Amino acid sequence: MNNHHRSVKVLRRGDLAKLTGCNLETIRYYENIGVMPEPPRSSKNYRVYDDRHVARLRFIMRARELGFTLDEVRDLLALVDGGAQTCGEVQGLANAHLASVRAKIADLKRIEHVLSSTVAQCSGDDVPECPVIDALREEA
Amino acid sequence: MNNHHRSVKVLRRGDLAKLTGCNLETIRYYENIGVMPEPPRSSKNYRVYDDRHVARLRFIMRARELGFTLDEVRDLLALVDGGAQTCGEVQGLANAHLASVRAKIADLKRIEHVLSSTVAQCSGDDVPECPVIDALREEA
DNA sequence: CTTGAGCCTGTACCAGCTACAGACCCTAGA
DNA sequence: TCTAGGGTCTGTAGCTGGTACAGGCTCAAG
Repeated sequence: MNNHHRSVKVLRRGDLAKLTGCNLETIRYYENIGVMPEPPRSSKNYRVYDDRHVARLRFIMRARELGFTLDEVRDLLALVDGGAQTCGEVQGLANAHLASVRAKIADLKRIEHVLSSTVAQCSGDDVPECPVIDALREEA
Repeated sequence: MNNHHRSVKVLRRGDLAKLTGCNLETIRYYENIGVMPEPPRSSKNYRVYDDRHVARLRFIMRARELGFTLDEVRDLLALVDGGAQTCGEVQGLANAHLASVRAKIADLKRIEHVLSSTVAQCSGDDVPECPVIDALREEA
């Protein structure tokens, strides 16, 4: 109860980082590239954040966890900020992203298949002959 | 049959690029970072390649297609160049890489699951309420 | 003899951060 | 009151795996 002469505790960059788990420098980076808004500054030029910044950063971090690129995040935020976003528009972006996620999975599965079946042929012994090396050397 | 007064046609950087499908600039990049050896130079300072360079570059490209990082490629090449590589050593590297591929697949599948089940709840309509946006806003 | 293609070099750029140097600023302890 | 330590500010460099371009040289064909 000692903050009645300290006004409401303001959030500085480090506080925002701790609250969200975001790296301190990343916050500034997001501001530079325009996905986080420029916050107001204190008299000593410190960035001052509030609840909406916390929510915004969490939104961004969740989108990143879902593999959205920062460009896609910008698009999502533009829709949300526009206020008039529609479910259809968002669904469009999400579906496009989903397609690219599925493409990556397919690529990796192909790689996984080749690698695992090749490694399975390895003797694992102390000999120079190795199916993995052979596969990499193979004449196409 | 007009090359008997031209000696054997030498491979220059562009030829190597065409033969392998590798980007011209990437060849120089691989040389800079030490995965391709510095080739001999012609009198006019042009790089001169031979069959072993072609094989080397193909090896690198196949390893990259299998998702090996350039660091891992360097390790593979060091083993091969050492001449005394053993199947066991190569298998070790390949298994480590396989594990990271599988980890990536698991990550992407988790993402795919979250995304697809969320998108499936979308009405797709011209309304502002959207399950995707809700998921991104969600208080953890 | 000119024009175009190829090669040479160094350097800048992309995503998506991360980290560091060199200034400030502020608070707590001696 | 001084000082040590933390925090913050700015700009900039580094990472991976390339890609691309400018400005200069060389070479062959027309």
